[in-house]
Parts: sequence; structure tokens; C-alpha cells
Amino acid sequence: MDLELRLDAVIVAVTDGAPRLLAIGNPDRVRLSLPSATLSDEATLDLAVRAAIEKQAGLDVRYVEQLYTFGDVARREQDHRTVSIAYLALVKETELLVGAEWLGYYDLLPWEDHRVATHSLIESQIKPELLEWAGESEERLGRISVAFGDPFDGVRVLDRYELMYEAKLVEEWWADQQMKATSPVFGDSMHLDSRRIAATALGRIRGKLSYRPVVFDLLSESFTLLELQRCVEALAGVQLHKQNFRRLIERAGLVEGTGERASHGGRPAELFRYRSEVQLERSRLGVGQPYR
Amino acid sequence: MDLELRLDAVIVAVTDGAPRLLAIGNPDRVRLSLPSATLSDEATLDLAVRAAIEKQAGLDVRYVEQLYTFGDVARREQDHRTVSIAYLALVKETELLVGAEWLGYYDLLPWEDHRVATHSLIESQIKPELLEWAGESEERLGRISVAFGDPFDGVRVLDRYELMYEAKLVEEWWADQQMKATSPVFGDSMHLDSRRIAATALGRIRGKLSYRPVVFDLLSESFTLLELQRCVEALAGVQLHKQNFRRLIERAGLVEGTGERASHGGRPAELFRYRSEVQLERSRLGVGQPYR
DNA sequence: GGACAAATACTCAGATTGAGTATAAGTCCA
DNA sequence: TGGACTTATACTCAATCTGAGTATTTGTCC
Repeated sequence: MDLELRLDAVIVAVTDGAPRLLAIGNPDRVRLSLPSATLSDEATLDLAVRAAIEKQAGLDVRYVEQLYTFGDVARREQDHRTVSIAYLALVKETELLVGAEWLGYYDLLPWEDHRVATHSLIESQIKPELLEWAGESEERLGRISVAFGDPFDGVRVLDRYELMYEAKLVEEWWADQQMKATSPVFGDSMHLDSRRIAATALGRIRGKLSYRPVVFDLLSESFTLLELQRCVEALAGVQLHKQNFRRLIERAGLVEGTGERASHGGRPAELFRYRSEVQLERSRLGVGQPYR
Repeated sequence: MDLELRLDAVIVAVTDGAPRLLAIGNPDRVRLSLPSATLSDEATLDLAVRAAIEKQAGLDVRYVEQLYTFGDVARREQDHRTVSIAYLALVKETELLVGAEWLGYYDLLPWEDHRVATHSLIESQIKPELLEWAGESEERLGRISVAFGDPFDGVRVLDRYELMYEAKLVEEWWADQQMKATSPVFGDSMHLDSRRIAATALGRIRGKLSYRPVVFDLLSESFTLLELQRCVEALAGVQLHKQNFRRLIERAGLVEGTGERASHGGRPAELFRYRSEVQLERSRLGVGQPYR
């Protein structure tokens, strides 16, 4: 069997309260896909990924983490296996080279953003389709109730995407069958597995949020507590309770005031910076998830 | 650069209150290593791993999960890269084929078992060495205090192994330099990266314990609550408070009584079985960690 | 100088957690 | 046959954490 090894990267930034990921044009000119590179001669995989990103996209990578290795035999071409090691990278959004663009995460996965009235999208459009697909199957009904159930579990992004795929509710399913969709599909599609990998990445970020200080790799050097909160909310896809959020941040000792203040047309807020020393003090950090 | 792709498996079982992992003999006849296979023609990586394990070891694999993909250029042989996709598999311990054996996890990583008086091993033997290695370095001191600090964070198994490695406290460091150890080393060593991968696996299991029902893949069909607790304790490496443990198990609805009872020389306990239906009911399950 | 926007300060009930005490129901052996 | 011993099971309780508020301050912008 023919074998190919690639590195794929989900490069994430948060701007204007929306998480975005970097996508590049594709030979087929239709769908975008994740940036991808062949494995170079660097000593470690992490270094190879960083090098590839900095070369291809010219971005200053703050954080890199291995996501998952995908290696299914391609649905379309048998007798050929692409093993792709997917990485998650966090950056600050900047100007891009031509050929690349930022996609809104919630344009790809609209059912993941619960800051807005996504509830109705799920309840009135998605769930009926899913339930029809499930029929009497206990197994399917169970998966639906866990993935889309109440309380909504933000981390299960991949579970939800896979349900959508199996229920033919995303264009990728139809593309994999080399068909045109004949029933409604949701969210903007991407090339091959790109959207699935992006879903994996979002789930990972949401999971880490609560016990690792990942947000700070997406923010500027200094920020107000509200900006911090908005960034977390964008990633988690939920609105948080301001007072409780602050209580937590303070208790965790994650940030320190700079003394300066920023004003955006309200009472000016103090500017804070991340105290990177906490990594050396405490073990479990991060800006939890619930405290709605 | 020469490139090779392999599948490695950390096959874990819990017997007599001790977590164990499967190791196989090695050509060098000295150190044991993890079972490993080349990638076969199965449609997915998971299937390839299952097939390899069932063929090589004849075990009934209950659960399989991808761990991590390691791909550093070998420290010993330059110009050659082995990319190994490591998997975690959970089984019930059974008889083994010749050439394979069960290793006690805490023989490999003695500093991980806090059910016994490991505290003194760390405080009196390991920490002094680590501190000497750290010297004045804030970064090193911080890592030590987080990895070995109080409260002890069970999940950071890999962090601890890596500190031990960097501080030359495990035989693998010396082997990688092709030297004989001239200062004390801790735990039984394995071939190349095997022990590092094993450490990754234990960390993963401990992490999952609290939100996925992984224990049940290691237990028999029916078990007493104490057996369940002992199994969790073995993996977590901590002793738990019996009453609080039971309170949690009941609240979670993870198990149901079978009506039968088992006696081991005390008041007979009721036998329970895992309610696999919970997976379809609730989202966040598992048998938490703390409730000391 | 008022309307507005956001920050900051407190409060409070209910749930969760860590740690016990008390008692029941078996086995084992002298 | 009846302790001694083991383990199960039932409750209790204080401290803390969480979710959800209310009230007050301090700026900016017309």
C-alpha cells in the first residue's frame, strides 16, 4: 500500500470575539483546506511543525501541541494511505500571505456557538434531522442526547461533527460519496477531513481552557478582564457570569495589574498581564469553564 | 532521511491491586520494550492496532485509544527517523505467550505510587537529587515544584519522568549517552523510549478516570464496590475515602447491583455490574479523582 | 450635566467535598 | 458457641465552591 506522511496544522486566533482558523486554497479551487506540509529534517516533530508554519504563513507561533494522528485509508482512493499528524497552533491574528485566509470557526460549525441563539438552530433544524436519522436506534438516540444534550458539553465538538457526518448533514459526507447533497447541510464545508480535524482542535482547546492557561497565547501582552472574558467566551462558545469569572481569575492568581487603564467608552478598566510565573507555582491553572 | 512508521502499544491491566503493562523481550536481551508492529492494511489505525495486539499477544482488547505520535530523530542513530504512533489498550490480565511478560507499573515508576510510603522515597532520595540538578535555575525549580509538589498531581506522570530523565536519574539517560550510570537511578528501565511512552499512558489513564468510565474495561463482569475502589486506587496511585467514593459512584449511577453477594472473609459485599447505558444518558461520567 | 457603559464590591442559598462516627453482617478460629 | 476480626452500610457535619443576584462607583460622550 502506498504511504504518505504529512503534518497538518490547525492555526487558531481569536479576533473581535470570534475564533478563527487559517485555511489555504486548494488545487480543486472549491474547498479550502488546512495548511499542510511534508515532514522536514528537524530533530523533533514540534520543531518541524513550527518551521513549516513560520515558513508557509509567516506567523509568530505562540503555542504548539500535537492533536491527533489520522491514518484512515482514504475513502476515495483505495490502496493509498495518508498518515497525517495534526497539530494545533495558537497565534495572534495578523496579516496573511495571499492564498491563505481566516475562516470563522462558527461559520464552519455554527451549532457550536451558544453565545447567540444557537439553541433554536439545534432544536428547530438540526435535532429533527438527527432524530429522523436515528429512527428507533437506541445507540443513535443515546449519542444524540449526549452530544447535543442538556447541559451542553462544550468539549464534545468532534462527537457532534461525527453525528452530523453520519447523518449526512454536512457536505463532506456527500462529497465522500461523490454526490451532490439532496438534503440540507449545515456550516461551510472544507476539503476532505479538514473540518473534522478543525473540530478536534476546538474540542481540545475547550478542554484545556479550564486547566491550562491557553487563552493568554491568543491575547495581546496586556488586556482588560473583559477582553480576557470575551476571548474565553469566544472559544468556549458560551456566555459567562462576569463577577464569578473575575472571582475565579483573581483566586487563580493568573494575572497582575499593570497600573495602566484602557477606555473603550465606559468606566476605564485596568490593564492586566499574564503572570507566567504561576506555571512555576501552581499545578492546575486555567480559566475554568462553567461559572455561567 | 530514512523513515519508518510503527505502531506501539501500551497494554494495561490491573491485577491484585497493581497496574501492569505488557512488555516483550528485545534483541539486545537486556531491556524489555513495548510491543510494536508495522502498519498493516486495515482501513483505520485503530483496527490495525487491535489486529496487531490480538495476533501478537492473543489478548481480548476491551478499549483502544490513540496516545501520541513520537517522531524525534533517534538520539543514537542520526539520519534515521522512526515515527511511532503509540496506542493505549486496556485488557483483563490473562495468560501470556512466551516472550511477553507483565511488568508492574510501579516497578518502572516507583515514585508514582502514593498508596504506600512513596512520600519518603521522593522527599529523601529523589528531591535532593533533583534540587542539586536544578541549582539556582528558577525554571527547573518551578518544574520540580509543580511536578512533585503538594498537592501531588497524579496526572503529571510524563512531566515527572522527563524531569528524572533530564536530571540523569533514570538509566535511559545514560543508555542514550552510551554510558554506564555513575550515580543512582530509579525504577526499572526499558528499551529506548518505552518507559517514556508508558508514562504518557499512565498519565492519560489517570486523566480519563474522572470523566470516562475506563475502570470497567479492566474489571470482571461483576465486582464489589471495594474491588472497584481498589482498581481506581491502583491506577490513581492514591488511597481513597471509602464512604465518599461510594457516594460518588451511586450519584453517578454508574453501576447496578446484581443481587448476588461475594464474600472474602468479612461481611459479604453486594456484586455490581457496570451500567453501560449511562453512556447514553449522561455526558460526564467516570469515577472522579480527589474525594480523598 | 445627564445618559450610558462598564468596573467593582458584596451577598446569599444550595451543592459539593473532605472527613468523621456509628452500626450491621458476615467469616474464622479457639 | 462465641468472641475477634473484617468489611459493608448508614448517617452527620463543617468548610468550601458555585451559580446567580443586587448595589454602587467611575469613567466617556454628547
